[in-house]
Amino acid sequence: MQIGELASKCGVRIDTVRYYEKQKLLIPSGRTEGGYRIYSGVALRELRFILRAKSLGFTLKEIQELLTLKIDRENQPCSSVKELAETKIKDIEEKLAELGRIHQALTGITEACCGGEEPATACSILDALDKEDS
Amino acid sequence: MQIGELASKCGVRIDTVRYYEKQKLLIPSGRTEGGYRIYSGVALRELRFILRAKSLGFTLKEIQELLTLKIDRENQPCSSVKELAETKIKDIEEKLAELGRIHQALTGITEACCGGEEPATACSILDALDKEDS
DNA sequence: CTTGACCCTAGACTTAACTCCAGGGATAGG
DNA sequence: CCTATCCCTGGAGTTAAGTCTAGGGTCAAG
Ligand SMILES: [Zn+2]
Ligand SMILES: [Zn+2]
Ligand SMILES: [Zn+2]
Ligand SMILES: [Zn+2]
Repeated sequence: MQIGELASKCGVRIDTVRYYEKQKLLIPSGRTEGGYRIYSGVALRELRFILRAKSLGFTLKEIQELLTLKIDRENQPCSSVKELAETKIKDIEEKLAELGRIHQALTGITEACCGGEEPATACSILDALDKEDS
Repeated sequence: MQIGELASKCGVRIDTVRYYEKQKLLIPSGRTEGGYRIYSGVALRELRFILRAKSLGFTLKEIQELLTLKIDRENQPCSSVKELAETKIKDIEEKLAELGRIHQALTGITEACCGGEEPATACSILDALDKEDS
């Protein structure tokens, strides 16, 4: 399989595949005489692994660690894998908490705004952003 | 007030203040003979406005729009302000939903992992990322 | 007058994850 | 042989919001 087929099977661009290679995430099984990259079914599986991990919020750097563990599964403990996952979960929970805080604050000041066509001289949103305290 | 005082009063770096100026968010009231920027209390207030808007998730570009509305409050309708806020709220809600989805998926596959010291040959996390379907 | 703290500019660098480009080579079909 | 479609490399550009650097000027105190 050439790079174009691999990419289209996974719904990514060719450049992305080459980029993953540069990041040492996905090495082609070989090259043709002319220098074309060739990929096996293993590579296809690995690319899907990468994309699934990405969709769960892992960065490419973290995916590298996951792949390292996966390749050597027999000698790596579950605890290492779980640690990566739990760290990521904590990241996500922090982001959720922060976003929730922002959401609450913003809906609070927005609900108080009439949203009408009269001048915004007493707009609750502008007032909240411009207030003296904080 | 010079730039250093303004910056430290707001807890930002001098470079940040100059960056905001380059983005047309915060123009100094004037310059000394030697070329030093001078800021008034109005600028201080405006910088705080910018920082508050930022803490609510607005980008600098959006803050520019907010400032434009604020400067001309008398002639701008509440509806314009509220629209900006509501768009931002929708953004945040989308991010919350996406993060929630990820969180759920990730906690699901993570809970099933024993996290022990035995080899990860049957680790639920690696399996979930490597599964055939999806 | 010298020192130290402050300030100036233009422009390069940072992060993450691509994306695009120029300028070419490979390969298959007709 | 010609053409279309694929592929190659190295390097530059993208986004957001700064951050840093080099090389210099300003200002107040002592
Ligand atoms: Zn109103
Ligand atoms: Zn309003
Ligand atoms: Zn286990
Ligand atoms: Zn496990």
